[in-house]
Amino acid sequence: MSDLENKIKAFCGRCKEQGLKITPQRIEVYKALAVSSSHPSADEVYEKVKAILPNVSLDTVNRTLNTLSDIGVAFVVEGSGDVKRFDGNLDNHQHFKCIKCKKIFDFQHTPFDNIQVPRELEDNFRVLRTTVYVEGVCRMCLEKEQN
Amino acid sequence: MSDLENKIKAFCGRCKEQGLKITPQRIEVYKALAVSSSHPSADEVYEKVKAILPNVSLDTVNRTLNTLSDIGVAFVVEGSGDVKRFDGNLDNHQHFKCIKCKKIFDFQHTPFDNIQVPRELEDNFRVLRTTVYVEGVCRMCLEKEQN
DNA sequence: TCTTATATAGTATTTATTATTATTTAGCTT
DNA sequence: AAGCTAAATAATAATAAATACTATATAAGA
Repeated sequence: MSDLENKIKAFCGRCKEQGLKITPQRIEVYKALAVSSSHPSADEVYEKVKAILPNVSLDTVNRTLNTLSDIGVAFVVEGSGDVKRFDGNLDNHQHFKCIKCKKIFDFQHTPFDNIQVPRELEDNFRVLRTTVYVEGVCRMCLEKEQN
Repeated sequence: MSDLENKIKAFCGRCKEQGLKITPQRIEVYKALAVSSSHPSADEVYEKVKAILPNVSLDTVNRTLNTLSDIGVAFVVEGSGDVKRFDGNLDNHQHFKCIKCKKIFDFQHTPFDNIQVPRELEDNFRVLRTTVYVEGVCRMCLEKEQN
C-alpha cells in the first residue's frame, strides 16, 4: 500500500474517533495537503480540489482545513492568518501567541537570544532574524475554558 | 530627558539618515508604537494616532508602519500579515520564511527538535508548539536583487 | 432503506490591505 | 525669510481573505 493510502486510512480513523463524517470533500482536501510540501493557502488547496470535485466551494475548503488543524492532522503555519502586527521593542525577546485570543505575549530567555542556525541555512539564504516562537493557550483563556 | 523623548530624538536622527521627512504623522505613529507593549495592528495604532491627529488616514498609518520596519526601528511580528498557510507535515521541522516572496522553506536541525521553553512559561501557559522561526531572503530573491 | 444530524454549495458580509490621485507640506535653496 | 520641489498625506476606490448565513444534500447509524 502506498504511503498516501496509509495516510488517508489513518486520517479516516482519526475522523471516526472525532465523530466526523468522511466526505469526499474532506478526503480530497486532506490529500491535497498531504501531498504538498509548499504550505499552501486555502485558495491553493481549493484550486487543487476543484480539479477533482469541480463544484466544491472555497468555504468548504476553508472550513475543512480548519477542521484538519483542530483534530491535529495539520497545523497553521506560525503566525500566518493573523492581521499584521508591529513590534517597537528592539530588545532581544521572544513571542508566545495564544491561539484562542490571538494575543501575543513577550518573554525573555537568555539561551534563546543567540540561537545558531545551521550552517547550510546561512549558506543558502540571507538570514535576518531568528526567533523562538511558542504557541499555546494563555492563562485567561484557560480559565474561561474551565467555566 | 524622558526615555520616550530620547527615543523620538533617535528616531528623527534615523529618518534624516535615511532621507525621510520628519512629519507629525510619522512622529505620532512612532510614539504610539514605542509606548505600546501589545504588538498593535495598524488599526489599533490608527485609533491612537487619531486621538492626536484627528484626520490622519489609515493608509498613512499603514505606510508609516511599513516604513518603520523598513528602516529598522520596528518589525513585523513573525508570520503575521501573511495569508493563512497550512502544513500537513507533522514531522519535526522548522520554517524559514522569505520576506520578499513570502515563500516558506522547511529545514531540519536536530538541536531545534526539542527546544526547552523556560519553566515560568510552562507554569503560566499551556504550551502546544515550539518552533524556531527564521526570516530572511531566499536564494532566488537574492539573485533577482543582483540583476 | 429510512432517518437525522452533519456537511456542503452558493451567496453575501465583513475586514484587511493596497492602489490611485489630487492636495499639502517638510526642508532645502537662495 | 520666502519660494520651490520632491516627498508625504488624505480621501477614496479597489482588491483580497476569511467568515457568516441559509437552503439543500448526504454520510452513516438504526
